Amino acid sequence: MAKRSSSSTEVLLGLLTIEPMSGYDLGQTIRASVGHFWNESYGQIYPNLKKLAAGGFVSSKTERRKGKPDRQVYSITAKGRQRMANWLAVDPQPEIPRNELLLKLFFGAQASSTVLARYVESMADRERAVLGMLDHAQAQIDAQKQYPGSPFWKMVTRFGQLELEAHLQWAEETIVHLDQLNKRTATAGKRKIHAGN
Amino acid sequence: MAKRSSSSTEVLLGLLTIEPMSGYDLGQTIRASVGHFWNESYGQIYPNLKKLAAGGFVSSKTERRKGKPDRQVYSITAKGRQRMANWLAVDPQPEIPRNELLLKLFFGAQASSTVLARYVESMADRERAVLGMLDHAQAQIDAQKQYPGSPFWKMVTRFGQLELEAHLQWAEETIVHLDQLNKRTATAGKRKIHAGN
DNA sequence: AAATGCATGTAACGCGTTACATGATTTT
DNA sequence: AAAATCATGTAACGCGTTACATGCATTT
Repeated sequence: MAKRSSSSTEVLLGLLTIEPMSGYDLGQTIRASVGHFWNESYGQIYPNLKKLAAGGFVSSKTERRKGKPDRQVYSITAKGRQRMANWLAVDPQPEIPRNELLLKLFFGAQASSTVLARYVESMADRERAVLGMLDHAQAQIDAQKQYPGSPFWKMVTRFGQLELEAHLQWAEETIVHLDQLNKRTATAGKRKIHAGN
Repeated sequence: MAKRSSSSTEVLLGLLTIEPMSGYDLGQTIRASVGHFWNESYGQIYPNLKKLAAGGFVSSKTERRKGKPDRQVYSITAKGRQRMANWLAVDPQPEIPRNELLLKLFFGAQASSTVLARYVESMADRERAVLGMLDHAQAQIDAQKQYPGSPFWKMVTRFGQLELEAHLQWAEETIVHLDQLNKRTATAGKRKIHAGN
């Protein structure tokens, strides 16, 4: 069976190169940093951390804190860094797309244009929010003094910005088209009623 | 447990509204029509067709042809069309992104810029090819006389065009940045060697 | 003679989400 | 008093891919 290699463990290793963290922290950090192009659920994070620890790629120590619950803090090991380097040297596999909005639009002749326009609008709303966060992130990277990762972080946020701007432009156009279709079928309906009576 | 609803059956139903087809045909048609935003493997298509038939959403008849192997040809039923309409009336769920290229770039400080540039190049090559197919598809939709689905097909291909153009623009920029980083670390390396000797 | 395409399927496997469980603390 | 957040996990489930199996026809 082919390597599926799904990078769910490597995102953990990668973030641990920046700073030792707990599973919970990793979840939060993923959302905040790579969230716009990668996500990971806790049902994935905790078991994978255990596997990484069992393989010697990370080490863990229990941190006790008065009042607050204990946390398991993980650090990457030399072996873990090596694994990270190996992973980085392998060609990334292209993602297989699955866009349900586009699928429904493709079959849009069987649906209400008004409803479809709503779908496009709410997608645009969602993406506008993400774009705002990316702009903010971009500004922050520029403001804070250079980390070794800074140029790369800029590249990935730039990707998001360009992609989302393209989506938003498309959404604008598409809503206009859908409205026009709606008007046309509405007047066609009226005409039919007139002809029928 | 929440509805996962993954639309794998609906894409089959949807294409069968256009024309009765076999499982094999559906696989080919998916690749050719919605392939740039939706994919489906045969290991998914055949079992799902059986389920749809068992539920009365499609009917099947065996087609015997001299020389060639038999084919099961599926047609959508009234019940199937109703199911399609219901599905279209439900909000599409936003896709969760998983872009491995961006993930590797994000951790690019630990990798070779030359290698990363190669990754970006090959992604651009792949997407340029898809863009070419989309341009061709767009032209075909314009050329052939209006189907009820035509305006919607144009919307989804337009989405792909805008998105891919954004990606390609980003790829150009990014390769330049990566080359600059590469030069800088190369000269920094030289300087070190000079200083050391 | 070998490889590719047509055509239909099944089995195994793993990835990933969702739901559930627990319990303490902080905020509303 | 209730809700949300911190914090860590496990179990169940289903989705989807990959690999395998079969066999005939056509192409190289």
